Amino acid sequence: MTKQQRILDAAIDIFTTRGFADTRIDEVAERAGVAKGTVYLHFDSKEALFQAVVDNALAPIRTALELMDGVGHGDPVNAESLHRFYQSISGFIETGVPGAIMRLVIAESGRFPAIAETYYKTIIEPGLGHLTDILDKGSKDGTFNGALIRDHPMALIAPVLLAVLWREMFQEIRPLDTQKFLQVFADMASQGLNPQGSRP
Amino acid sequence: MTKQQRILDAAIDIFTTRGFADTRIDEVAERAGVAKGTVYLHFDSKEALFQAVVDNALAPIRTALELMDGVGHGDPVNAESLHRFYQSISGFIETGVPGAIMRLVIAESGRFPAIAETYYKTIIEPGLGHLTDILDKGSKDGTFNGALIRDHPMALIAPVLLAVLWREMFQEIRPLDTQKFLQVFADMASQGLNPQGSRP
DNA sequence: TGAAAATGACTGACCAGTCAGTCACAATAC
DNA sequence: GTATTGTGACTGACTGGTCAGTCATTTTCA
Repeated sequence: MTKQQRILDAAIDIFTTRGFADTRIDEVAERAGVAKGTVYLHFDSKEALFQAVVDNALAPIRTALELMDGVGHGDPVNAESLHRFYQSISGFIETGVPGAIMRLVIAESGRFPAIAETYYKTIIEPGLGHLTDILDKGSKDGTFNGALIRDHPMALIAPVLLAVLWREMFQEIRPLDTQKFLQVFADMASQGLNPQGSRP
Repeated sequence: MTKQQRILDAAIDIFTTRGFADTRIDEVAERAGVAKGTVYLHFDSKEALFQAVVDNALAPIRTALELMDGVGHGDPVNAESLHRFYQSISGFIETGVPGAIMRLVIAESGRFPAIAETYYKTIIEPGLGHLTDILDKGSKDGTFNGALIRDHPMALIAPVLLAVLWREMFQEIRPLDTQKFLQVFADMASQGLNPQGSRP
């Protein structure tokens, strides 16, 4: 593993637990097993390191999303797709990986507007695209009543956001079974979007 | 207005924009129009000031929730209640008040676990209670198929969380009409919970 | 041997928290 | 009514410690 990667790995841990302002470059260097000066050979400044850390941390999430594009490719798209979407996400949430980085992005998005944008383009937009696909294809074969929600696919991302942040903040106070929660939500949503159930 | 309140008002602005670590007591004092030493006459430390600021900032949100308890009291509880719940929340979200404090709480909940707990007890728990009421009463008169979601009322909080954070982070990148979004969600949810629409 | 990489002591800016001193006003004395 | 004394809220210069970023020196390696 390159020194640069070791520095990034050390930095993500400390940035996510302490936040930007409270992270000391000395500590990053120590954890990475290099001297402080070495950090500055690879990154121009603390801010540059932070940007690199966020970009680096978003990579596995992007990969996970890309893999999901493959899931059910060519299969019929319907309520089952929605269930599968949440299913594959819930395992990932439980690793804790997306929670830490999401909290960091939320925390620092005021100081670094650029990372909010990166996060949107990397995670939110592809996620919305995936959901819109499910909704559109589901609508075509009459499974979904997509019109209601066509312009608000983020309604289906909302429970993911909640599950991630709940785990991060309230898990000790009131535990939430991520997988069960998302499945209950998927039930509610797919039934709510089902034209069978529409009212006058 | 007392000096203590002036200090709190100054501090909430600066804490929410800069976060805990980057907030300087000098700046809080200057904005409050007092000397730095005066801040320490009213608060033992920067941390104590921060705790007080969060408690103080949660007050109007708690008030808004308590007012909502009145809304529809005695009325039939059903899909309309859900719509009214989101309706009264969306106006509040658009003030920007809950967004700033929510971001601060998320950002600092790692360093100050106590504020995550305060937030849960003050905002989340009452909100869940309100929703559980709506669901329970709605179930009794057969309006809702509450069984599915009875143990996961946070499914109905999820869109609120998303709307608040979206406004805080992505409003410039992709605007979201909070009220419309919540109404669409309410449609989906109430229909999804309606026994009329249940499938085999 | 010489260039590139790595080091860590050092510097200067920054800031939480302190505390000796001020002063507007209240209480008391005459 | 006026002078004297007392009070404590308020001030802001100061201290001690911290930390991002630098750079002269050392180490590595081809």
